[in-house]
Amino acid sequence: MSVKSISKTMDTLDYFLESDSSKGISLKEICDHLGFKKSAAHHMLATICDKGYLYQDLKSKKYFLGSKLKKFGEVIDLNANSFINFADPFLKKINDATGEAVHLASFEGTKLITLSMLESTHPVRVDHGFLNKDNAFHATASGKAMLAYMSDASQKKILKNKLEKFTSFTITNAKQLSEELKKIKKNGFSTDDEEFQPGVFCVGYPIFDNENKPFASISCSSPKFKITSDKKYLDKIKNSVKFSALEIGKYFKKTRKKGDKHAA
Amino acid sequence: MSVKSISKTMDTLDYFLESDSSKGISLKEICDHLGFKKSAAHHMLATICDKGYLYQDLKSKKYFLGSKLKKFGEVIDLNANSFINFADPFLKKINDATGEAVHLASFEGTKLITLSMLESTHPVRVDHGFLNKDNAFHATASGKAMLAYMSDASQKKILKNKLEKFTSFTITNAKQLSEELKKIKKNGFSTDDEEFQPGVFCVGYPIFDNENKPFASISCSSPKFKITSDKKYLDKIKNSVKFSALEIGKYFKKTRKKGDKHAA
DNA sequence: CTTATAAGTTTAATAATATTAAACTATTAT
DNA sequence: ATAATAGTTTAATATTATTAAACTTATAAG
Repeated sequence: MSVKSISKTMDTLDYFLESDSSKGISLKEICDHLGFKKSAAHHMLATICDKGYLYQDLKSKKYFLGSKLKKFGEVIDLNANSFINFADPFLKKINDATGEAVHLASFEGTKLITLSMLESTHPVRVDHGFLNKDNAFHATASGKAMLAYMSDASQKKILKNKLEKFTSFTITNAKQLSEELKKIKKNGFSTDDEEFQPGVFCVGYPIFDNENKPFASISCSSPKFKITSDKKYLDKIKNSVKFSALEIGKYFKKTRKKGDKHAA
Repeated sequence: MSVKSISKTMDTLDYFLESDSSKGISLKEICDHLGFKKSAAHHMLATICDKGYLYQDLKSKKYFLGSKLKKFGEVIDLNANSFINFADPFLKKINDATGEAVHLASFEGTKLITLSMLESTHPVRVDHGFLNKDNAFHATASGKAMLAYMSDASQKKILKNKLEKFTSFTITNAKQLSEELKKIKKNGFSTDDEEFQPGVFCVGYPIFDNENKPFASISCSSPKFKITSDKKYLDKIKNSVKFSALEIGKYFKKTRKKGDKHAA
């Protein structure tokens, strides 16, 4: 079961994140964009404001993000940020070498999330921005790289929903996916051959924690035609991504004690 | 009206902020601390996780703060943080001169909020930590300093609730408060003579924005007995706080264009 | 290895709540 | 001064969240 008023509340907060909320957002705008009745939305917003997550300007009546939300960022940084900061120069290395988009991914529960990314520097760019979603593991190089090395129990939980078909190349068959994951463990890296976005080919490498469990991955995305037309290009990407993945993994093992929780 | 499930959701998120959530928090702990039934809490948490604000570790089943929450901090920083960063050295100046606790306050809607604070360096310390609450304006030096210079309309909105009595000295009479605010405008600063916490005396100065509206304030809190026993001590504090308040105000006028929203 | 205990999950009935439309107020524009 | 628009409040009721109980899973004890 899902609690509707909570769901609507978080859609509202998400809207403050997506749009420019620096000048405030009106009740009407929230209703228009999210399809709420103004009366219900007003009750909802009053509750959110009461808790300090938003506030309403006394004069303009517009809503703003409350400073309380800033505290979450501080706590999360405390928990996990050093890893992202360390990883960034290694992502940059791949980006410099290839010019292609580079993503640092991890997972939270069953969701594949993007922790950090660098955009392509080429005129013909491919990009999938920041991800925070269920049901993308099977269709992305980042996701498959982690999935392949996970325990069966974890794999099962992540894959319990129907495998969504993003493109005609997305693997939606459980057996076929299982074969693919075996192949990944053999090769040490994963690929995404237009399985998530048409025309986009990705290479992914897992990053292991101090218990040798995969907890993050790096991927590099390039236009498919480049891979097809120049066989050496793929090798270049693979080497670059592999190197960085290994380096980040080394750092991780050095800095974390066994059993440390590494929330992303 | 207030929406109960939203309220409970935010109490839950608050709990992740207050307690050490770096090792995760179990469903049971959440229920025990907040008085929820496990079944209802489970439905709630499932919804929150679905939206990416929390996530549940696949193995331990414990809940963690989702990285999505970090993004709010980034957006809020973008909007307003430069002001806090600029103000901090001026708070430090007061703290160095007096050794007493110093607070930078502002308001969000009708809530008095603490943006930044420095603790007392004396063995006998007074402190009220971070505030984020309605109904504290009339009882604090920070609150009264801003309240005194606000428009009547804004004053009225903030004071529409019954004036809460925090100590025997708290002003809870509207007429009396109105007189007090007049006095503050005459003197240019506010005081809190054990009106919020017994034994604590505070001095507050307002900070004005580019439209000469009060939007923040600084206060310095010291044990009452020090003020009583040494008349010069109060002057020292007043001078120090006044200086910093004026300096921060100057910076604000320089850096903001007319009409800029200065969300705290 | 078996049993017991505790924590988490799911279900479906129903008690409680959020939603709604409509009336009202306040603000802004004409 | 009037109209129009946005925001707020209310109270009836349809919808939804809550509940207890059954169930599953994981962990601890015997």
